[in-house]
Amino acid sequence: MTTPASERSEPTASIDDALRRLRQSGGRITSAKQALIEFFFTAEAMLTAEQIGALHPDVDNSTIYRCLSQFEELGIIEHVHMGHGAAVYRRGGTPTAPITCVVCGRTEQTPISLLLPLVSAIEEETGIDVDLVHFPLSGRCIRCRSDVRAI
Amino acid sequence: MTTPASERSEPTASIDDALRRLRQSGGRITSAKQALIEFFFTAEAMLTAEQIGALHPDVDNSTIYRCLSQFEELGIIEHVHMGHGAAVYRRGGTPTAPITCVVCGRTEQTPISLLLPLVSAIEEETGIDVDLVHFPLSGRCIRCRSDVRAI
DNA sequence: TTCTTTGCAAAATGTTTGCAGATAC
DNA sequence: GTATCTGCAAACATTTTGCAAAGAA
Repeated sequence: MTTPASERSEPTASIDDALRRLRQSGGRITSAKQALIEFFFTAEAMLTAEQIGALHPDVDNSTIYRCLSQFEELGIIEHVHMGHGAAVYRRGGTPTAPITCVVCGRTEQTPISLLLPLVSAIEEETGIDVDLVHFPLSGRCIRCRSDVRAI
Repeated sequence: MTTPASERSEPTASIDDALRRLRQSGGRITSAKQALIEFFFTAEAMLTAEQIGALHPDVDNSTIYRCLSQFEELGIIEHVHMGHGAAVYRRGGTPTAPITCVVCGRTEQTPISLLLPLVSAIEEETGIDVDLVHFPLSGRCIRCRSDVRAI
């Protein structure tokens, strides 16, 4: 369901491109899918399936999940496990890795290019090509580090 | 519930040490807690709450969860979110960070000291002191990278 | 005796699935 | 016409919670 940065699938360049990919795989273009794809091409933030569902009240949540997983198989979108709680979704192939503060929840989108040296170093030391998108880094931001309160 | 590597609580050195910490916090020593603490001082692998519960059939799962969270507040244990699925638990203050292959599930325990330069680099770039224990790195190991099959 | 802990059952959360009818092509 | 898709309801997995009885100090 996810692939290391080094071999992510090509991002879909446009709504039509995504719909084309969907059609080519044997999928049908329904109004739900159309709406969801449009959503991903205009969304500013990464949202959970439930949040996306709330924006599309005429579409059942099970349909939301089924569409999302279909889109994901086609590389149109990808999901990110941010800390505890539900996964969030965004367009596939986005060249940034989220880094989150577990205390305040603030998320930095860090260019993957910036993190590649770290990824290489980890790979050399452990043999594992880490995927910083699917399971992103998290910790405490400067602001929250001075806070004493527990997480 | 978790703290960056730079300020993790002192690990408990022995079963008695852990029980002492428990008592000092106002907790009572019950047979369930005794058994669980003993478990953590002899366990070789990190297990989920459910797996730990299966090893203690006389203890209800809700009690398992309550004990685990009490132990965690005292720094006796810590939990790790390994990929999808349930969290796994281990003794607190362990000086290694797990790195997991999402394909085969194999986990390397990497010395935190080895990862500190990376943590520093990320902190310099993002201002976030990443916690590689609570939300560990994951990716694909060499063996699985040659595999074509999807995750 | 007092406060903590336990078991049980139920709820909460996030996600998946079976099925019968609706829809795209 | 046929395969895909949908809504609904129900299951599922993990974790949390309310409550009354049991146990530790």
